[in-house]
Amino acid sequence: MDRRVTKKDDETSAGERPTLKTLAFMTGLGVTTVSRALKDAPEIGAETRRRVQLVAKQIGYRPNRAGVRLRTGKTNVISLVLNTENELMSFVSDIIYGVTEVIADTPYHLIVTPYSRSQDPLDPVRYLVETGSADGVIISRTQPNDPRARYLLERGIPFATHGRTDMGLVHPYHDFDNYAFASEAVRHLAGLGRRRMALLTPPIGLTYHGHTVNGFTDALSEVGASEVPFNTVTIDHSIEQIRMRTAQLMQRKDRPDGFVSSAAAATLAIVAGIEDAGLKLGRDVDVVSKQSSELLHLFRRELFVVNESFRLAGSELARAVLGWIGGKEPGSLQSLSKPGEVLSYRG
Amino acid sequence: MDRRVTKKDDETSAGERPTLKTLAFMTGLGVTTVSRALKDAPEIGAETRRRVQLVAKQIGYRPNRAGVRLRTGKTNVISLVLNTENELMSFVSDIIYGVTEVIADTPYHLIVTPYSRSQDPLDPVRYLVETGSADGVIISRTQPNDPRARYLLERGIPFATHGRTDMGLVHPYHDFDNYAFASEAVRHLAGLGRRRMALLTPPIGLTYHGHTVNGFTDALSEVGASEVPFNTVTIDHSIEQIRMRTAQLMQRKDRPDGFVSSAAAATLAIVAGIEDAGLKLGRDVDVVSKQSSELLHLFRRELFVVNESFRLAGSELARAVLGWIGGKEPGSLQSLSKPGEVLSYRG
DNA sequence: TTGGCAATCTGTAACGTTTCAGTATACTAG
DNA sequence: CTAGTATACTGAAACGTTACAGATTGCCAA
Repeated sequence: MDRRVTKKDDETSAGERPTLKTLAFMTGLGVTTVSRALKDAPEIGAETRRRVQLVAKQIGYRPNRAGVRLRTGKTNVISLVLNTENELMSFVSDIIYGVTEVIADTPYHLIVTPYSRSQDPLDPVRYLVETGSADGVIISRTQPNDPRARYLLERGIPFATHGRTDMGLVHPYHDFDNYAFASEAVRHLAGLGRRRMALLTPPIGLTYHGHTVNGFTDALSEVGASEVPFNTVTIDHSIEQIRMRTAQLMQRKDRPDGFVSSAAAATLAIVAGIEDAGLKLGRDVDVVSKQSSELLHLFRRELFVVNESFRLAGSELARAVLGWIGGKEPGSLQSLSKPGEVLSYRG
Repeated sequence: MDRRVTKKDDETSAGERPTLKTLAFMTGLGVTTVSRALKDAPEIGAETRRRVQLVAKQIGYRPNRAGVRLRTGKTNVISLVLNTENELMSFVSDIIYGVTEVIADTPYHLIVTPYSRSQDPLDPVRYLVETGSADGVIISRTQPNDPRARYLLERGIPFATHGRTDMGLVHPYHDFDNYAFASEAVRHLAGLGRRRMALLTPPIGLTYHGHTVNGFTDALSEVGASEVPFNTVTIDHSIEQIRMRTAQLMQRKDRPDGFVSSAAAATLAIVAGIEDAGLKLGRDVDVVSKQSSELLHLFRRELFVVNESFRLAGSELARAVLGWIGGKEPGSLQSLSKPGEVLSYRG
């Protein structure tokens, strides 16, 4: 007689990780019953349900992710898709914290899926979908006509974008109101008597580039100030390039007397460029900048800042994706964060 | 006759994701043979092997992670364990990029496992191990006697630490030579004629706190300079606290004329504090700081900086963990990164 | 010819879960 | 007293993979 020892007949008791079989053995029930009892299925007796759940809690049962995933296709994974070259440093760290904060008491794990400049941004998303690696996706650097959003929408994969699209398609997003930021900034500069303003824009092609530019130009005409073109460079460019371009710009006689900057690191470069040109911040020129960590006021107290919280963005994006996965209407999972006041630290 | 349609008898051909069964059907081989052929098992004929691999490539076969994981326990996941409150911003972003760079052409995914100040740092690690969620773990904020390292070592889970331990146990690590940094910094300040130096240390309890302090004090006695105690605050403290303490310190008559700072953000605060006290950087006091992004020179060109690359750390840590998983000796997977020169931007 | 063995290939079971199609029991309606 | 039905539970199959224990074939030595 063949008497190989299989797992079937032996200890359901050892120091191994408990499974449904363990629970079934301990409660004297079938595996099926245990499974259903744990998820509050209706056809399980109230007492049985409680008993199973109690035992499960006692022995610290945790469903095996691979088992669930294999059987159901549910991965319990959210993927954050990031560009490894162009994301802002603070963005990455804060958005991750924001996301993890929200998924902390869910079964979800966060995986980071990177792509580099050379790659098609669609690549990582395609990979995720083709390999079924995530239940939901968060993408950044959103474009008005975003192939990734379109692709995910076509496949029915829940996702949320940091930034809006403009394709007539509805999907969850979180965005900062950069139109409001730019126009507030311009109004603030105008209030200081500045009349000739330059804008350091977000990367061309991203949706919020347009928002920012529109807010800027609309407010310019509202306050009757004029624009000094500064479009050879964006916040994606290197510190050194921005610095150099700023210095060049400030050496011209028709130089701006006000700057609006879309990112903190870029603002350091702008200020350096201004000073390279022998001019003084607060006297010859004023700068309003967005920042995500409250550090710029230490750099030069003459700077004006508007705060944007990427941690909030991360939380909102996670909430949105989870909401969609959970069956909510995509259209109800959109949020826009309004900028606070323009803050000053002088004096 | 029972003629339910099961998956067994039908299409292995549809638009679904290909599995081993698909490949088996296409090649006319058994599932087992296909499985072995794909992993270059020895008992598969050379031609068969090539044929299977060709077909697999053609139809874009990718092993189902859940299947592999369920069967073998291998998750193909590396987890980065992060403190959501105290990590440096640049650290998080750069280390993630460093890690992803290395695992990009492996089957590994990176998951971020967070924990907060209130929690026991062991919690997330315990979770990972108990749920078998990762093949390897990367931990930061390493302590001389690190319970996490001990725990992982006991369970035989491959890991690497950012920073060394001091428990007489051998495990992979990557570290920056903070002893060298601090002592070089002191020597540099001494070279500028500074005689009374203060050190803004890393968080107390972390291994590199000790390295930094030792490098600092050893070099002090080497150059015959003296220490001005500045230990009410560390780089973990808030910007405002560091600034306030620095200002207080600089108002005393026995104030330091040189600072060594272990982090860039903290350096901003130190400089602010110095200036709050009405003193001038480069004249009354000099500061040498570590930084991980090259931004400090824009802040004040009088600053002296030493660069530490967290991206490199991430890559090295990933390489170390993968190496251990791959069977290399833990002791051979340790690396120490030497600081470059103290850089100056004045002039 | 026969036995042995190397070279290739294959079926089955198992990992832990959920779903499908039941089964057993007790209760209700007629 | 029977048939129908609601309640509570259960075994088997399947998800995709790998490991184990064969099975088949051909070749060579004796």
